[in-house]
Amino acid sequence: MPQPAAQPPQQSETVARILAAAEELFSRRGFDAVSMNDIAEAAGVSKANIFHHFESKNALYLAVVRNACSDSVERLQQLQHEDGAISGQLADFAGNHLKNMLEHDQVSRLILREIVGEEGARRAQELAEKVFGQNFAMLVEIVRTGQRRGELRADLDPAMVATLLIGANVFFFESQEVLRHFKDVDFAREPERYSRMLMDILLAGIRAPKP
Amino acid sequence: MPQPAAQPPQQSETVARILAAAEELFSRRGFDAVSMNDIAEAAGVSKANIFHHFESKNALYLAVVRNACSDSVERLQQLQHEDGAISGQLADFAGNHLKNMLEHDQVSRLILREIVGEEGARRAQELAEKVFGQNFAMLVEIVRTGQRRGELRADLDPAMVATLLIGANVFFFESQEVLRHFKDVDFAREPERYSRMLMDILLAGIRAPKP
DNA sequence: TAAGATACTGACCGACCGGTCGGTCAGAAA
DNA sequence: TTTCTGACCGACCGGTCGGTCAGTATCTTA
Repeated sequence: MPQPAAQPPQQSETVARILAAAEELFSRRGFDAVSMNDIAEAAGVSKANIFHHFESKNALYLAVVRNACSDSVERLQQLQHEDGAISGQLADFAGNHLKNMLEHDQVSRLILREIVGEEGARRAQELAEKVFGQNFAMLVEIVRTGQRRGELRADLDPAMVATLLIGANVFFFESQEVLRHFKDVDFAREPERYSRMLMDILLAGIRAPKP
Repeated sequence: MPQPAAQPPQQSETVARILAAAEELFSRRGFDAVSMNDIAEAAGVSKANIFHHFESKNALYLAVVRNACSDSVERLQQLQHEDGAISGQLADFAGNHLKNMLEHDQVSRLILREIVGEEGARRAQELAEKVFGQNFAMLVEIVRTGQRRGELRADLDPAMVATLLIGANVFFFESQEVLRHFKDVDFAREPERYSRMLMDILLAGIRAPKP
């Protein structure tokens, strides 16, 4: 029986159901607002059974985040290619980063919650920071390459450019619903347009001036 | 007895102490993670006394947010002036917006939590959205003026520019601690420098090209 | 088929939650 | 002095929380 050979060993169907239910609930309502009873009911198992498979509520949460993280980076890494103008690569990265967030919004919310979230809640921060950090480092590298090639302004801090780009995406993702209420904003439901406008401004700001 | 005549009527010292304690705890740990007992202890009153002054935990939270909101917009409105180049006005706004957030980080976190926060938690959203929206509208107006004056590119959506600027600030504010861990980032503790670099890129991206 | 591991359950625990209750007490009004 | 009021308190309510446990069903293996 040939398996994709991904996850650590394997997952019983029950465990998978628990993880799925927990992921859904945690990312929609947060850690505190979800009880083990909720998860048990949603997964169709007894609460005690969850404690049979996971040491504690914290451990379950950690497993959920770990599960979610594993996919996240891969998706973006696949999209990397060395050829083509840097501006195109940046636009690709930005567009896909935002698209990924929106498509997997539950997972994104979950990871974001860890990174941005409460002060006292250091549950899976390290884990989430790693994912986040990998994306960030990848982006910084693209910018550096662009600077070496003379396509981008050399006087900029590449980490600043990366922060700006990722920040713009994250902010859009997390305040989508609020932006919708603002009369001046008409792009809140059009992420592709947002991405295009973002890159329009950003590229104009970081492109090396013509000699 | 001449009073500053600000706040609704006035506040007994006890109520003020409760509000202060609640604000501190709510903004540091969030709504769910704070119990009325915590607040009572921090304020040095009995829990029952809190319920004497506030109808419910929700009502207390609402009062805290209302209290926090009232100052927030004023601070930025005072900084507006009609004269001077738009680029300077934008830089001022951005710099002060970030500085305000950082200086009043508890209040900021509280309001941000309402705007960005959990899905099920619509406690004081309207209230917070109003504050947020006012800042946003103010900024859009500045950008529009710049476009009319020909200082800024006319082909840009002013709301997009505002989103980018506020988003950059919000993202910096909320991920400060994470950014600190990234080896490529050396500006996480220097908001002024961040603001300068931000405006450097942004202005280059939105300034009207010379004729 | 017997034995033993593993998956799973319902009943249950102490802690703590938001909120209420009966009552005390200082001071203003009469 | 008496009456009334509102701030304030300790004790307590029903309910939910994360977590435990004794026991049953199911599967594996010899």
